[in-house]
Amino acid sequence: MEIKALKALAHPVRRQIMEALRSGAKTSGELADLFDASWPTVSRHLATLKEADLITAERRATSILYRANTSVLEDAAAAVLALIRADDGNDLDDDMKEAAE
Amino acid sequence: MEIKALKALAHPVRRQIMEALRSGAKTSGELADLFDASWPTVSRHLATLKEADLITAERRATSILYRANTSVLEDAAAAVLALIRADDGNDLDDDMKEAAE
DNA sequence: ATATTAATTAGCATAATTGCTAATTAGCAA
DNA sequence: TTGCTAATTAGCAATTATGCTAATTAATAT
Repeated sequence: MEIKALKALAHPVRRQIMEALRSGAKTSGELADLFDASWPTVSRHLATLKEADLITAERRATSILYRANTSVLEDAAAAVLALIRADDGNDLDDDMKEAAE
Repeated sequence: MEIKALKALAHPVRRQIMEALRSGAKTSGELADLFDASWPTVSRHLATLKEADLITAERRATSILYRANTSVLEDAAAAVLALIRADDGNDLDDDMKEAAE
C-alpha cells in the first residue's frame, strides 16, 4: 500500500508531477511540457505513479487526463507520521533520555 | 531536505528501523538483531538514514546509540501532505504555471 | 601489548532505476 | 484508406541501490 506510494514519491520529478496536479487534472502532454525530461520519460514516471495508485488516468478523445489520488497521498503522509511515537511526549533531537528496555 | 528523507524512507527495512526507534534509542547491534539482513547491511541502512538526517548517532562506550530525529520525520510527512491541494484558491509554494483550461 | 566486543568500511556481484531515441498503439478526421 | 496528433512501449546504456563476505576501525579491558 504505502510502500509503493512512498517509493514512487522518492523521485523529485514524480513529486513535481503530483505538485502540478494539485491545481487540477492535466494531460500527459501538458505535464511533459513542464519538465526538461523527454515525453517518454515523463510518461514512464506517470506509469510509476499510476502503479502506486497515486494518480488515475482517464482517456479523453485523443488525450489522457491524469489526476491526483488524494486519499493515497493522505495515506502516505500518515504512514510517515506513524513512524513518530504517538504517546508520550518526545523532544526534537537534542538530549533526551533513552528508554531502557 | 525532504528529498533525501523521502528517498531514505522508500526502503522497507529503513522504515522498519525508524519504527523500531519509536520506542527509544537502540544500538546498531540491537537493530541488526531485528532483521534477517546481515549486520553490515543494517549498518549501511543506518548510514543512509543518518545521511538523510532521519537519525542521529551517539557513541556510548563500545556501542553506538541511534535515535530517531522526529522533526525530520514531521517535515517529510508535511512534504507529502503539501502535495495535496489546499482548499480553494490557496497557493502555498506553487511554482508551476497554471493549466490552460 | 593482546584480546574481545561493537560497529563500520571495502570490495564485489547482482538487481533495479533512470532517461534517451526509435518504434508502436490509439483515436480522430478527411 | 491515409494522415495527423497524443501517448505509450521497446530496447539500450549508464547509473544507482542492495546485500553479501572479508577486512578494518574503535573502545575497553586484561
